[in-house]
Amino acid sequence: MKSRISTKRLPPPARPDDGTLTDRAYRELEELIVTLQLPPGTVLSEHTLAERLDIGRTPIREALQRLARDGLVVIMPRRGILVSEINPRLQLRLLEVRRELERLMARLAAERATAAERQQFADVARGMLKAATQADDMEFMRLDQHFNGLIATVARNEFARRSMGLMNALSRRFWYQHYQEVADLPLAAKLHAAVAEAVAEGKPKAAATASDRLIDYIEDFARKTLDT
Amino acid sequence: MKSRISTKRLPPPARPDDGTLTDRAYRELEELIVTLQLPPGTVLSEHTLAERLDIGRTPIREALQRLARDGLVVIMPRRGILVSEINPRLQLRLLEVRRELERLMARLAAERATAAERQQFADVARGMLKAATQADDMEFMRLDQHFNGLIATVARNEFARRSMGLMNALSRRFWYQHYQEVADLPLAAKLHAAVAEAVAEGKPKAAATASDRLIDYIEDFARKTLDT
DNA sequence: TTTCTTAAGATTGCATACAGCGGGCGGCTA
DNA sequence: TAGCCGCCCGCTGTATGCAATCTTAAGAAA
Repeated sequence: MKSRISTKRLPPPARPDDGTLTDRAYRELEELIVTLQLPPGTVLSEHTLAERLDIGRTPIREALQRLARDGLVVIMPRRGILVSEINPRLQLRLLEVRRELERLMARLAAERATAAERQQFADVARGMLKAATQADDMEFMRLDQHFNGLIATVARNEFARRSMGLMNALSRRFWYQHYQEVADLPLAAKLHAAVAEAVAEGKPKAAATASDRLIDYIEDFARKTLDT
Repeated sequence: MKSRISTKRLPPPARPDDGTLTDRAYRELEELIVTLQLPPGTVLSEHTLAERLDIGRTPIREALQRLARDGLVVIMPRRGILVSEINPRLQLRLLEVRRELERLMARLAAERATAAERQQFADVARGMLKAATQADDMEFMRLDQHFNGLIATVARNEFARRSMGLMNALSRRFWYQHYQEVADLPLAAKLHAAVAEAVAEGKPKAAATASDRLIDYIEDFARKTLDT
């Protein structure tokens, strides 16, 4: 104790990032890929990315291995790194799994949420509907990500959370690419809100069926992109 | 072509391993942990493991990050690496997710299996029952692993496969630790065989309910270990 | 012109050096 | 003797060098 004036608490200031360089590289690359700033088909190299992000090859390499696990890139040994293609068929297979996991998580969340958490779900539901009436795409996507994190937390199952982690980035990228063409934002918001409300009210069965309706819609959405 | 005598094709010979050193390190460490040769609570260091497996730190490090994703080790930043504890509660939460994924995969496999694949399932079913009557633990575990790989392949869904990959090692380790005390091998074999048969006969609904019965048993198994 | 050979360039796989952080241990103080 | 302070050591996080391999393109041979 005594006089600890302006010492020791200096490191935090210059930190737009957080955690290790590997984490930072992972987050930045994921964002670049999901938002299509690095479009599917792009060929990368560890060296190039290291220069671009101004860090060494090691963190880049580790981040790329995680991205490969998430299906966002394909590592071609001694050839290079390829940003994976977006494939509606793949997306439909992904939804087969998401349907089961989301239903499970919705049910568990409805069973296990605390009062404070229920309130948060109620807030999300309201926010979603509001964003839809205002046609606010970005706010909707922000709330969607918040909702995903929330339900994964409240379901209190780290395995469901980790499994969803494998698919979230791919789902987001798909939505990001196609929502302008074929998405029905008000409907999407309504279906999301229905899940959130069922969780908020602690109704497991209702949450499960609402989740299925939501995935029905997303599957429809994916199928529509097959035609175009 | 022409005379390429004893050149160029020498590397393969000395290879009990396969693929990169990272893959080898991953497989060897996973085996050591799952078979409890590295018991829960063991503290490791990258340096120690590098010496033990006689490879550099880089592949070890990469393998450890994968093992951390699988939940087999916990990386404590700048402190060391801890072989994770075995926790029946955790196992029950894992089974919440496995139940959904296994049911899905059983259904999909029953729908999508080719004739040759159906035959393989029939073979597994027969092998399981035989192993049980002979009380052949090792053969049972071998067939179980084969069955898991088979169903993940035949379901033709890489996301289900990858999600299961996150849990398989933990499940195997749990079984490995406790099966001698509380397992009912004939029952386990019968329940496995029921799933395999339903897939072999192309009955999706039957496969799904058989899968649920199997997970019911495994959950029972996990719960029994809570008492001891 | 076509095809085979070979050489150069690029990229990852892997090893290793270095620095910072954190904990444990010994010594100092009361 | 008990408690606190500071040093030392081990560990990971990171950068970087080297080597093996794969692609590609140019040149030679048919």
